[in-house]
Amino acid sequence: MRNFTIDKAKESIDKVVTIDGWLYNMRSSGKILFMIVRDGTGFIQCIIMKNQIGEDRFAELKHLTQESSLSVTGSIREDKRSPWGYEMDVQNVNVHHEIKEEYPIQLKEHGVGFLSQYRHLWIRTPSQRAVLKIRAEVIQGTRDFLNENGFVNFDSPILTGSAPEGTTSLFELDYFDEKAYLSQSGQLYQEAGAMAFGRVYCLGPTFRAEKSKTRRHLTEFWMVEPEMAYCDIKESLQIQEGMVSYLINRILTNCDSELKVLKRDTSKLEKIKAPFPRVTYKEILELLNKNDREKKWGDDITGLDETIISENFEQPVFITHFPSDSKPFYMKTTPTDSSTVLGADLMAPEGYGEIIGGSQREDDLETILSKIEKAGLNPEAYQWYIDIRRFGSVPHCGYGMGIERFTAWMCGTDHIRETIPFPRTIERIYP
RNA sequence: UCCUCGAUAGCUCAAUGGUAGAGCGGUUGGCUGUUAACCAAUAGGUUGGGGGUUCGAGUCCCUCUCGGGGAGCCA
Repeated sequence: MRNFTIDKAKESIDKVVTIDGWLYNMRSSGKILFMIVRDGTGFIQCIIMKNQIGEDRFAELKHLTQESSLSVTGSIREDKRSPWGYEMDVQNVNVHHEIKEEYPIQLKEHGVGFLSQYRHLWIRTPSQRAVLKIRAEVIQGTRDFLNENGFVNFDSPILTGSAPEGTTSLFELDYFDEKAYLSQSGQLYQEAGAMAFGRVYCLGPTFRAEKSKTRRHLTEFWMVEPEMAYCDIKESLQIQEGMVSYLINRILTNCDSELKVLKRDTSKLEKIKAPFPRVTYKEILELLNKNDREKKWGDDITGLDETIISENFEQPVFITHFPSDSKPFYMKTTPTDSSTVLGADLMAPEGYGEIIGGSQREDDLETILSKIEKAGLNPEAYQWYIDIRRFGSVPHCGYGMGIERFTAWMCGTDHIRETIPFPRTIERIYP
């Protein structure tokens, strides 16, 4: 049982406490040992004097290696020489597990392939601890914001029988001699939930079998998907920018030490203030073509385009009014322009790209039927979804935000694989 | 699936076609305030697999495997 943790050092000055942790690094100087101990909540330097602990014990402890587990008892004091501000004068050390072999991960640069192979140990390092702590804050902050704004947690199933976008990007599995798929979005179920509760959200894993090999893609990632009844696209964008602003403020407030570990330039995050600019797809094409991208109507916005866009705005940007043909069947056609839909993507600055995709949903029965048919989908599999338009249909909106992409933006990491404990990519499912 | 780069000690990397090396980590010792400590000694190699060219291949060629980056793809 742990009675003390390093994050409580400030309240424990001059008290004798026991740290249950692991040895992060050690230096020796003949008659003095400097042990840096971590316990998950923080790091602290422990000072062992030879004349205090005895010559034999000193000689034994000198041979401890990185990541040995131990309990260290001593008194806490403030010390400006320590990067963490506090030190412990050690009275006693109890070693639980002395490592008999070389610890694979050193306190130096490693290649990403090597670190990924040792992800189960990599997560012990300060940088990975900071990223994953921020991820946890993003998730908790998301839940708090939504709960405070009248949303009810309403989880979508992960095993599904139908394929909203065709089967190419789905993981298929055997479900008692029937075909089933891992969910690639909880949205359609959220639409049903919104008609029951008004405002709902789900937050959970999403699976995409695409063979994407980029810094912005995982095959398993987490997404929050809020859905709101009696809501138009204008109000939806206000909620989205409200949520993003809330989360940034919360990370800056609660994760100050983690951002420091990551050397994140927080001035760029402090600048983010809603409302965010709204720019139509057509205007984005014009901007890109001014930068020699030779885009024509209907072209996708790719990774390089996202970089150009983020160079032109310090704030996140909503891109609105996408061409109908490039977007899924459930998005509502713009009433004044049948060539576009009421969908909006939010592009984060600093090259982090799309972090939110959302839309007003098609709420007219006849229109949704024709869109399902046009998309080549089987209406029978979507009967329950069509029912939402048959029984008390209302204007409604929703959006999905990628937890890892948002976390990567907050942390300033260049690849989202570090923002989830055990990333799943096309070439890696171990560990 | 395509393009591109790569694979040498546990890790990070050197080595003009001519005797395989360094730093870190490990081990042993030294040092009373170290900050990825420092100093000294020491162990550690089928140069990813297979084939070829050559008097001679880590180095050149072919092929396979694995990995990085990117494209396509991606509510």
